[in-house]
Amino acid sequence: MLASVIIEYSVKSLNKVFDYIIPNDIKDIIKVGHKVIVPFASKEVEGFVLNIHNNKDNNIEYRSIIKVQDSDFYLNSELLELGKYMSNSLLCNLISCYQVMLPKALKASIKTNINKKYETKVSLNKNIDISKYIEEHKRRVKEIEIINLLKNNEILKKEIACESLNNLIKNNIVIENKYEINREVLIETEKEKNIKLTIEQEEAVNEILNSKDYKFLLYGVTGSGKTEVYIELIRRCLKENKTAIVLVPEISLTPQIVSRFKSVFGNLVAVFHSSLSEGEKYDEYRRIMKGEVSLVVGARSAIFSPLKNLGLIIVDECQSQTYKQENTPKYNAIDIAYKRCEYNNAKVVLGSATPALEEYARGKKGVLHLVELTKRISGKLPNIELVDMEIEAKKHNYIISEKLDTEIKKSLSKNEQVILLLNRRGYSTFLSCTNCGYVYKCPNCDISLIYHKSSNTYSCHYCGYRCEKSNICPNCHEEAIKDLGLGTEKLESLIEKKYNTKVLRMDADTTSTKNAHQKLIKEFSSGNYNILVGTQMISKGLNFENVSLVGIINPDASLSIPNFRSAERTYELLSQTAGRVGRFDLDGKVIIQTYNKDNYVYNAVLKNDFNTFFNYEMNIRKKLKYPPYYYICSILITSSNFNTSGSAANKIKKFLDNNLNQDYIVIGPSVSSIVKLKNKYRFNIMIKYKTKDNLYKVLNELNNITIKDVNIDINVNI
DNA sequence: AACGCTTATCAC
DNA sequence: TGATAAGCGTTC
Repeated sequence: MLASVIIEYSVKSLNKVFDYIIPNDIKDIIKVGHKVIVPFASKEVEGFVLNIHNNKDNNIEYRSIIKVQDSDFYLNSELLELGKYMSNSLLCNLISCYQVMLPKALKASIKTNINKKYETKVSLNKNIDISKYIEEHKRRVKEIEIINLLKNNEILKKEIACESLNNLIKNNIVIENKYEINREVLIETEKEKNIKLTIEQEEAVNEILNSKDYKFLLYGVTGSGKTEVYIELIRRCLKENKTAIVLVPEISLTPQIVSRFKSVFGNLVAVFHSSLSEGEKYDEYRRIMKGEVSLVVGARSAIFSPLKNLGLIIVDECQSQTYKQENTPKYNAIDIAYKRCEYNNAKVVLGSATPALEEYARGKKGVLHLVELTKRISGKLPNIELVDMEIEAKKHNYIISEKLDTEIKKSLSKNEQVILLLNRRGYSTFLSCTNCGYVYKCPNCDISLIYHKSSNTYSCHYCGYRCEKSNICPNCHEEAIKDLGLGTEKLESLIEKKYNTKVLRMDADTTSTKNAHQKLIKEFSSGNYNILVGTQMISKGLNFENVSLVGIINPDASLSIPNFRSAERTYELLSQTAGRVGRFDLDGKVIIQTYNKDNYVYNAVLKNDFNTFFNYEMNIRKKLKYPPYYYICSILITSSNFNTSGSAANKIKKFLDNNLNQDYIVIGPSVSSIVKLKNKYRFNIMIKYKTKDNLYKVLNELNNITIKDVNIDINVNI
């Protein structure tokens, strides 16, 4: 018998199976999906068994499988199939698809060493006549004490560890028993109040359950109570003995929603937290494999949870970019959700207050079954105002407008809380010499360095480069470097001075340590601080009862990012942030400061009018042939030499033009918006397409082309 | 990816 | 001429 094995290395030339002889001693154990160790060239490597067969090729000298790593663990047939689907649709190596499904401890890699955790208990050896021993050693009081203690008990070894115990073990009177245990994962839960669904929520639940469709878009304004709908759907799903997955954008950003699931479903929930240790993830995964778990809550990769009898997948905040993985395999968890639901005959519910344009368009078209929640539980919508910063600038108010200033003071005087959004971390946004105009750039990237006051360094947000602060210009050697532009650090200190109050800052810099996120949220909700300054991470999921004002400092920056989705992302950011206010009894106010007060994005946010925004933006997308009217594939060409990269890009463009017909629109090559990143020069080619039949054939051919010193990275359906 | 094997390159 | 670097092909 032979086993076809795909091995751990993710390289083009090894994107195939190698056959191995199954030795007799594991013939009865081994099955498809197992992780095995095999000899490969002069090394031992790990891989997964994809097939067991009898087709011997006499030209090949087969070697034998060394061992099955863990007979309890295997990729089930659904995941095996899913991996093949991913590999085909994402144009990537098969092994990388299997690896991405698994916690580190279970990935195929001979190097990983994350083990099961055990505890040792001790008990009396029942096969030995103990009375004889007691008779012979009457004077060993301590030992007899232990024997008595163990008479009807098994006890944790560490609780009674001592020399006497060791002696008993040595004499085979007491035996040790090892038990596999789970590392305990603690999640704070609040007592769940008995929730009663509103009529609207009840109707949404019924519509989803009673429909024959399987893909749903639950479109509910912020604060309309989507979570209650999720919980009810899950409850009903579990009642039928099925299991469910809930995807959230990032666990650390949504601790509240996670704790609610945990408090309702208790031990049936496994949570995949980014701050779990690899050992803890391993244990949670094994709990799922053993069938101890009915509900998995987690970020993107939780979509691969090996739940049996899957009945429901919920994707919360489905517009979130975090559902698309940025590195290979560049899968979209929503696509995987669809696939898994087809396989399991289950339902997918995408939930959002601000769905991605494509998703909403599919909802309207009926590709997704659209279910709406239109009423806010509190019955209130935030009162949103635009402030024209051009006028303010004339009054020399560059950061805080008069209007925002009065409102902040008003809120503070009533002892209510304020949230200020500035989507830029650090102190300054760029560093420039006031003498010669030189701008500090990262040595590895074509990006301005950013001053961080807390660490007193200049740092690059793209490659992580850091250097010490220096006021001397490297160009003209004058002491004239000035930090310009506004980041959260600078805003924090400005606000602190201006209002003479404590300010809490929440951005990637203050939340890098374990659980820092939750600590900050706690700090703010306990009322120790009046003002919270933060980046987009404060825009989602936070529920603070006492917040009456949200100020959005510089949304224009987000709007001017060179990406066809920047308008929609800005709309989302603003309306989500605005939704932080007025969730409870307080009336809320939202102030948006802009230099583009006539922009359609702001005006739609102002009126809370997603539909107007949607129609306007769809029109633009149609004219410019962007999604959802066309799919987009982007090809990134990188090399450490600018010209090599550019000429490779031209070659690829020619290849595409020669092989794709006129239905495919090939744009570029053009220099990427960040020309140089991590010392690589970047060019882009974009393909707009409606059908993928011929495209995939051509892209697969492109995938087999190698150009020296050049990396070609294909990203389908971005 | 990692290894062994062959071939190119360079100072002497 | 040898010693090292670079290129190439193989892995069940």
